[in-house]
Amino acid sequence: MKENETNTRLTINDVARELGLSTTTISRAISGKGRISDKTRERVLEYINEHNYRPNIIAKGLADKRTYNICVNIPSDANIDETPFFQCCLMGICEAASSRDYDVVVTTTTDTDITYLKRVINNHKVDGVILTRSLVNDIAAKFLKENGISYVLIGDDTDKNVIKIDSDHLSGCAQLTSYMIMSGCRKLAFLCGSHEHIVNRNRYNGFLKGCEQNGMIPSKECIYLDVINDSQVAHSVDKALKSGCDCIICSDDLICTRVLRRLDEINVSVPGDIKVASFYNSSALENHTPPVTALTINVKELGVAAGKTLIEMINGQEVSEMTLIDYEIVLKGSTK
Amino acid sequence: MKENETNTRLTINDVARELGLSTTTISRAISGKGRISDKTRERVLEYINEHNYRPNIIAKGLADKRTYNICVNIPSDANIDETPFFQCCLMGICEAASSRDYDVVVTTTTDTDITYLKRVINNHKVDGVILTRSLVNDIAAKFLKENGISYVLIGDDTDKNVIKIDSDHLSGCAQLTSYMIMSGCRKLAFLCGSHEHIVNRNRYNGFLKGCEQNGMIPSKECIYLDVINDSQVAHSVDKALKSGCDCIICSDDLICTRVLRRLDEINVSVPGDIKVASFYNSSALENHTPPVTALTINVKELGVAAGKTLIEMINGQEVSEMTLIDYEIVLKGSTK
DNA sequence: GTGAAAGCGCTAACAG
DNA sequence: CTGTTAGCGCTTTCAC
Repeated sequence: MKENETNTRLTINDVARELGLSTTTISRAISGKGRISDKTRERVLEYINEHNYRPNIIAKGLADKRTYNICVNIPSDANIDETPFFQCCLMGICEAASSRDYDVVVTTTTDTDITYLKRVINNHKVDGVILTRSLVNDIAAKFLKENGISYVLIGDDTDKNVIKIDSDHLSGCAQLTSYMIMSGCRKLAFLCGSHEHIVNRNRYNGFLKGCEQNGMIPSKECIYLDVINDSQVAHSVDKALKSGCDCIICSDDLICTRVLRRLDEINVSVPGDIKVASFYNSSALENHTPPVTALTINVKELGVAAGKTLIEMINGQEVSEMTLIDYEIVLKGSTK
Repeated sequence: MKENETNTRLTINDVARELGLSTTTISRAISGKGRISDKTRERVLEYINEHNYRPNIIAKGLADKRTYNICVNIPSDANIDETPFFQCCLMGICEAASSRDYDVVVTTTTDTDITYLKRVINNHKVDGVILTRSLVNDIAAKFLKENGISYVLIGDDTDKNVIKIDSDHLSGCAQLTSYMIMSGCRKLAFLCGSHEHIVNRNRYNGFLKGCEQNGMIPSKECIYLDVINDSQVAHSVDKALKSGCDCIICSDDLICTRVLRRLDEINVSVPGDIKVASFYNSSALENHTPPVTALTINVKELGVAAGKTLIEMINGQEVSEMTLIDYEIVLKGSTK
C-alpha cells in the first residue's frame, strides 16, 4: 500500500494547513461558489493538482445530503441469461452518469421481492432510481412513489406523473404489422409474452392497430397472449399453422427464438412456408438463419437518456414526462 | 413526499433524545459493541423497530472509513450486446453482496481507458473491486495494485498475489478436445479469439494438451489465433475446410456463432459435413439448430464466489488465492 | 453501564 | 475576499 495514495489521503484540512488558509477557502476554490480572489484560487488549484488531492465525495455527500449515486434496478427473474437488454441499458446509464460525475449502484429485484432496492433506499445510498422495466402492478414503483424517491422508468406507464423513457412501441409495431400485410400476408398470427409487462400490452395494441389500418380483422385463433414457456410457444405455433397463418409476429426476441426452434423441429421453413417477424430485436435474431425482420431499438440510448433525465431531476431541473427513443424496422430474410 | 420517511429521517440523535439516552448508547445497542445492559439494549431496539429507524450508512462509513460498497468493473468494449456474460456475473455478485449488506457500484472501462474506475476509487466510493476479465497487460489491474486497493479477478493471472475466481479452462478444453478426437475426428481446427485475453491463452493450451494426450499433432493450417472479426472468421473457416478438417472448435460462443453463420452461407452442414464445438457456451448456442456441444460454466456462480471472496478480503479474512468453479461439457447435436 | 466530547472530511451561514 | 463556527449522522476514546 502506498500510504499517501489511499490510506492517509490528503484532506481539505491538510491542504488548508499547508497553504496557510482555512478549509472554507479551499472548499470555495474547488466548488467555485462564494467569493474568492483569483490569485488564491489559482494557488489552491495548483497545489491540489500537484499533490493529487481528491475531495472525499462521501463526506461531501454527508454535508450536503446527497450521494452522487444513482440506482439502476434490474429484474433478476427475467431470463437474464438470454437477453443482454439490461446490460445494454446499464452501459448507457453508466456513460450518462459518469460524464456527470455520478456513479451507478445496481440492485436486483423480482416482481414480488424488492428487498435489495429497499435496503439501498433506506441506507441513503442513492439520490434516485432508474427502473428498467414496467409491470402492471409494480411494487418497486409503488415503493418509490410512496417514499417520495425520484425515479425514471425505462418503459411506459399510464401515470402522467411518472417520468418515462421509452420507444413508441405502439406505432412501431403497428407499422411493422402494416408492412407484413402490405407485402402480401393474408393471415397474421401474433405471439405475445407476459401481459403483466406493459410493453407487451403496447405491442399487442400496435399489432391490432396495424391490422385495423389495413382492414384486417385478426381472428381469435391467431392471437396468443401470455405465452411464456417453451411448450406454450410450441402449441401456439402449431395452432397458428393449422389455422393457415402465413406469418408469425412475435412480441420479443425470446419468443421469436423459440418460435424459430419449433418451426425447425417440425420442418417448416422460413420464409418459404411461413414468414416470421419480431417486435424486438437482439443479436440472437440477427445471427439466425435466415436473419429475422424486427423492430430495432438502440437500447444503450434508452439508458443514456434515462441517466441524463434522472440526474436532471435530482438537480431540480424540469424534465419532460416522456422521452421517446427512435426505433427502426429492419427488414431481413425471414420475411422475404 | 412523506416527511418522516425520506427527508426528515430519524437519526440516532432523535432516538437518543426520545429515549432520554445518549447517542453513544444507541450506537452501542445497534452495533452490539461495548458494554450495555440488556434492558437498555432491548428498549432501544424495540423503539428502533417500531419507528422504523435506519442508520445512515454513509455517515457510518465516514466515521469508520468504509463505504460498504464494492465495485464491479465491466468492459464496455467487449461486444457487450452479444454476450450476457457480464450481466450474469453481476447478478451473482449482487446476490453475494446484498446478503452481506454490501451494495454494488458498476464501472465500465476499455482496455485503454480506465477513467471511470479511477474516479470511483479516488472518490472513495468503494471498499474493493471485482475485475470481470483478465487481459495480458491490464491497466485496471495495474492501477489497483499500485494503489493498494483490494480486488478480486474473475479470470486467471500468473501473479500469485492476485486473488482469482475462475474455471479450469485448460482442463475443460483439453477434455472436450479429447472427446472430439475419441469420437472419431481426425483433423481438428481451432479458432481462437483475442490472444490479449488470458482466458483464450488457457483455452488454446487446453486444446494443445487435448491433442497431445491423444497423440495428435495439430497442423499449422488448422490453428487460427487472434481471430476477431467476421471476415477473419470466414477466412479461417474456409481455410480449415480446404485443409480437410472434420471438426471446428471455437474458443467462445461469439466466434462459434460466426462460424455457424459462415458454414451456413457456404452450405456446409453441421454435423453432417463438419462437427462444431465451442469452449464457451451461452444461450445463443443452445438455441441454434443443431444445438452446439460446448463447455458450460455457471457464470452466476463465478459472480457469487467473487463477491463473497472480496467481502471476506475487505473484512480482513484469509482467502484462497484461487477459487475454481465447476464446468460441464454438454454434448449436443453439433457433434453427433 | 452510560455519557460527554472529539472527530471522520466537507459545506454553509455568519462575521469581519 | 477570507476565516470562524457549527453541523451532516455516526463511532470511539475517555471519564464518571
